[in-house]
Amino acid sequence: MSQTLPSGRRYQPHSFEEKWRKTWEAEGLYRFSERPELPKTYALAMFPYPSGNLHIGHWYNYVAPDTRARYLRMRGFNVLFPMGFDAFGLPAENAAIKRGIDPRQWTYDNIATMTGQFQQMGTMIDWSRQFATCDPEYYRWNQWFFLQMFRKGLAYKKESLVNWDPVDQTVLANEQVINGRGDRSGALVERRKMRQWHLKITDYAEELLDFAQLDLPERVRLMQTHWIGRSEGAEVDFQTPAGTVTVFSTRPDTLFGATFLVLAPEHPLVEALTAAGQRRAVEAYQEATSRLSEIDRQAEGRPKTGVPLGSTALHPLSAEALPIWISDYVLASYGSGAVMGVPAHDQRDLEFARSFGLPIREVVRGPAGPLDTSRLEEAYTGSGELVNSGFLDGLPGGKEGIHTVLEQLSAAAGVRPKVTYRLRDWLISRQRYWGTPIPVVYCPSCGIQPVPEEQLPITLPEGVAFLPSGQSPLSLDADWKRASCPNCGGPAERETDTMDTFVDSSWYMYRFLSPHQSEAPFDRELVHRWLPVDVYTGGIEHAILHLLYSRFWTKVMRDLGLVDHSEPFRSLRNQGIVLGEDHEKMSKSRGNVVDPDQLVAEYGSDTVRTYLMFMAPWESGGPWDPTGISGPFKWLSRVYTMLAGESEGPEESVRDQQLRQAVHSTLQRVGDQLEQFAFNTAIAQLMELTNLMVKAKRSPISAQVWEESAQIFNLMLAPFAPHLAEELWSLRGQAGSVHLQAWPAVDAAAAQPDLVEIVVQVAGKVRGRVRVPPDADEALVWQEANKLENVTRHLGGGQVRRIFVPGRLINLVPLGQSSM
RNA sequence: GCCGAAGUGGCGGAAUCGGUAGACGCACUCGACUCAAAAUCGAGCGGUUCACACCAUAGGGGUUCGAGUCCCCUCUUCGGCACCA
Repeated sequence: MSQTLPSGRRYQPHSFEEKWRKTWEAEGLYRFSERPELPKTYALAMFPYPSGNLHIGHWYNYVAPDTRARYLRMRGFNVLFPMGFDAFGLPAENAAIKRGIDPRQWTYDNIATMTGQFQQMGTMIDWSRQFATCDPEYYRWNQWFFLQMFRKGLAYKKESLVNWDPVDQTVLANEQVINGRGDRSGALVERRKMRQWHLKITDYAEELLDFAQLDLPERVRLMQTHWIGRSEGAEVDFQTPAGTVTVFSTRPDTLFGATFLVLAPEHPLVEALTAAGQRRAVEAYQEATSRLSEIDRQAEGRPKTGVPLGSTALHPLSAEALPIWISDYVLASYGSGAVMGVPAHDQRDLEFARSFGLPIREVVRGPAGPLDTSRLEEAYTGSGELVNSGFLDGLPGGKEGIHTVLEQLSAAAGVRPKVTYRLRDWLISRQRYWGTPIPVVYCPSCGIQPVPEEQLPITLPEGVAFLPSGQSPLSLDADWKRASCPNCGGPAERETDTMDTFVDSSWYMYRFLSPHQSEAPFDRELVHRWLPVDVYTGGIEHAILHLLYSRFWTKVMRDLGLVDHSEPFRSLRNQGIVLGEDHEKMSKSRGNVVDPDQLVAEYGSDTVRTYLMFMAPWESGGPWDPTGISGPFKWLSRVYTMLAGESEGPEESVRDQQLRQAVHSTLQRVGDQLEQFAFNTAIAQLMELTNLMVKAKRSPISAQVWEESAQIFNLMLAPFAPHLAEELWSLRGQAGSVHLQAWPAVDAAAAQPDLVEIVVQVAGKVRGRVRVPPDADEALVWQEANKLENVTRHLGGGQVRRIFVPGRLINLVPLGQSSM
């Protein structure tokens, strides 16, 4: 490093960063206190899982919101910017299985390490509010919420086909299965029939589609909308020997085109509808289906398979007898688990019909004329006139005409409008140890009994056995399992499943207001004042999972009378991901991981902070460039010398007015850009101003203007490089902390340049520039433009059409010249 | 397959409303300082060209006085969904 500057004037972050962090801590600079006289803002960044070490992605996620929170604080807001740990989950348990470490110990050790690393970041997080979701004082409220939901029928146990992850040895929610694989383990999930606890998120499906109170990035909104998957259509009843089979269809207009019914292999009426001669085939098919993994079942271009049951259903309008089949393309968990087969107008039904030689009947006549049903390859799903449809003939068929047709149909028996959602109820049971015990006991005589609230929390037992078999340690702990029935007092057994960890994160934002509250999950008065979160930041990977669940949770809390709003957040911003040097996702196996501790040791915290915000737009992220970090380091070094050192070098020609103009327009822009999360361009603006100020310092600038510039620069630097800004503030002899100062006010008049450059175009091509006052009118610009030889030459005399954009350009288009 | 986003120098990226394409930074080149190097400071840096000028924002068309920005088609990359009736 440089030896040419005396050490007192060289930027040596290690000589002061630690010192300032200790001072801030000692003075409680970031201790949150409610200031009712100020406007409030709640800035929340998704809390991390305590995996062991803080990685560069954590820095990326937290440094930018911290910078923005610091800015808002200087702008006079009462800012809450808390942090905690999402501390339940499998890695702790896996460490226990592999290395015999207590999950509790492992987790709290990691939290201690990571909070230590967090300190280095120099954030304004108030650590006195920190909590972990594995604290019994926290998860007891998960149990409490569960009991409230149980009471309202929103938490219930049902048997259904669930996703079983054979590696993590637990069931998973639908949202945790990506392309048929467990989101954590990557293992192919299996279908298993199990009795499991669910939360009734489907009760809120319609309301969750309403985003009026929530400013989400468009793609997140779309993802949630698709996930909820609202479909309008109708339910149609078909009478069978075993009772009514109800089907759901989005195209009830094609009812007369139905030539068969298909049930899911798991449909409850299958057994009753199976003819004796078909029993073997049907059971074999059910057996084969149950063995298929999700991936196999969904494989692309898989030929349609199925088995007829040997019985028929009565078409409600035509009274025809339709054969009933089962096939795995019909899902038990959607709609009613049964469909009417309309092969002419549904591609799947067509493929099925052609596989088994079932009749195909056209009922929608498209513009292309009648369908050749004998060799139809593609079902016609467009609109047209209904044909072969009895009393519906002549009505408009297709999605658009559906309401007209439904009106006619609803008079008929067994047809009624129906809205169906793709969203399934949230399966929260997990066959694991390190989570919230579900507060329920099983009594041989009274059945399922909720644990009385006064017995909460049901804490996790210690010193249990962790077996690699994946069996839940809770089910192996006979002592823990033993309980008495709250109803009859007789012996009973505890539920040994624990809750999905997404329960923990569904309401943690409420807990930060009163993290140590022991009477209730949160202080309702404080929550009333501080929620919803104003700006929530986090990764796109939670677009559906966590965000949908926490929206649901808030609506439930509202209906329980706990809160008076319907959304936990007002707005959401997604940060991007820092990729490795090789443009790939960072991973230990790829060896492209960047270690923030090492970077801090080399460059100091402020440089790491600044580079992360400068390297790319925060919301897009990008590859790590190991040489790029020298840019921000050099910049901060220049800033240091500029504000703390003596000026040197030749005189330049920066004038007072020019400097003030640059300072105040930068001030305006940096503020605007921080509000828009444009951290990279905000820093670019500051770098640009630095370049000018370094020159100005060697110019005959008045001491007063220089002082004003230095002061404003120092304040603007504070949110980005908090340590350096504080050091400079102190070196410059200013009192107090720079972080307690107000953001400087823009002098709008000074920010206005005295002359602006106007581009002179001839026929759309730039031929010159003129410098005029910003408010110059067309006549003046035209007059100035005519003085430019290059312009007049290209104009060549004659009539000219002028297009004038004030402050920007003048385009001179010679008339009479054919531009064609 | 369906839905969505994005393609700008060697690299990361700038560019309010349709108005100077390439801000800021990295890398690179030259110069100053140095015995030398590093650091620092100064200058240059899309392509063709001596220059005038021309070409250039994935490719092709269009609208416009003017298009990275708007419209249509194509290609590529990334993300989501994936037999949801």
